[in-house]
Amino acid sequence: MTSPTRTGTRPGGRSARVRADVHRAVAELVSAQEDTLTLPVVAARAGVHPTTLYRRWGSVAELLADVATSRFSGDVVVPDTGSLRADLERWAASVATDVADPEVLALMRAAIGAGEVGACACRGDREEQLAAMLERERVRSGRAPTVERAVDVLLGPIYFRAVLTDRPGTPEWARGLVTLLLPE
Amino acid sequence: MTSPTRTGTRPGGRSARVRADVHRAVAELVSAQEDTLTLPVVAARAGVHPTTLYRRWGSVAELLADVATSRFSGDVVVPDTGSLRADLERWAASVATDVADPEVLALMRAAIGAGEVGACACRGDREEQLAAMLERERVRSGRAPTVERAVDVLLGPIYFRAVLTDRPGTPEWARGLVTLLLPE
DNA sequence: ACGGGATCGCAATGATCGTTGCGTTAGTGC
DNA sequence: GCACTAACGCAACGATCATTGCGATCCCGT
Repeated sequence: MTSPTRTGTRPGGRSARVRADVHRAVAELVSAQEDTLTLPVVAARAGVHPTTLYRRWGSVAELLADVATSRFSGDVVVPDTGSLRADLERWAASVATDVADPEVLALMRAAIGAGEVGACACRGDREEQLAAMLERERVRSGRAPTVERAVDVLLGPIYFRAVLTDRPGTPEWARGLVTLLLPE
Repeated sequence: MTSPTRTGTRPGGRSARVRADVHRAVAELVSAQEDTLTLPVVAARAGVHPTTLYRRWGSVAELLADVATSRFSGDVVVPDTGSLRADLERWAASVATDVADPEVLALMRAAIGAGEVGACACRGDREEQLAAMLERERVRSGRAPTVERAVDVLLGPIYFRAVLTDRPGTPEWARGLVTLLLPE
């Protein structure tokens, strides 16, 4: 009746544990290059009954989208050094390092293969993080690149190399991208 | 014993027709957002017996990689207007238009989900096309950006928006990327 | 034309998947 | 603590998948 409860949804306790186990199982199986990623397989790995997965997620695509969402919307601390360039360099290097991890990369590829929802989930909060840093600079100096430009120049190449290449970019390379956005 | 024949591989006639039918079936099913992409389903759509697919491709992942390879390594005419900027603008707009097509996009996402081989196949010959245009400019004026830079600035954002976003870039936007590579 | 061998169709089989009805467990608010 | 009910486990089922042996087809070089 009031607000928080509604019609008993139940996010804690065993449900949360099952959810965590399933997510971990997906991550493990996906990074192991298993070509047979099905709900029963995930269930067996997670020590959960397959029926649970069918009821909670319905399909592999939705499960992958959910896993990707909760993996990439982690609470990342946005750098705040006082200098936009330094912030962006640190942030870009951090993103490049993250997506270069084989396990993360495998999850991204799988989520992308699951459809548009899963694909978009791989960006996580990164555009908003970028927007936050740029907004701070705008308050500070009155001038800053648009978020759109920053996404194109930083996120574009980093994700491209990771996802569509067999050689993901290094953190140092990612730092160098900032020069394209902020001519010295 | 000479060279071209080796041990009777057989690329023409019915084999070629079956291959074409299967490729078309995959493209149709993938663009139809079918979440159940299995070899029997593809076989039924292509009017071919499932056994054939199991023997020739073995798995959905390998089939998708093959389809992506032959789809994205098409013979594209590289623009040659005499001006690097014009060449790149035309080429970037063309690439952006291609990857914005829902059918192409669906195939890319599926191929990416199939693993690294399929993911890399989605780039096709585009890096080499870029290299060709840049090399021409280098011969012409002695100076040109590196292929690496051009890939980062052009291919990166175009693919990023298409694959990891629900709003692929427009051709006009893609033309604008050239300014980042070639300051006016 | 013609023979060899690669490729395909067919059929049968075991394994796995996806779904559903029902009973049990265990969060959640009182 | 107690009742309510969401969430899970269990078992059975039909459907589909993946594999294999065998015979027919037809591409390809001679």
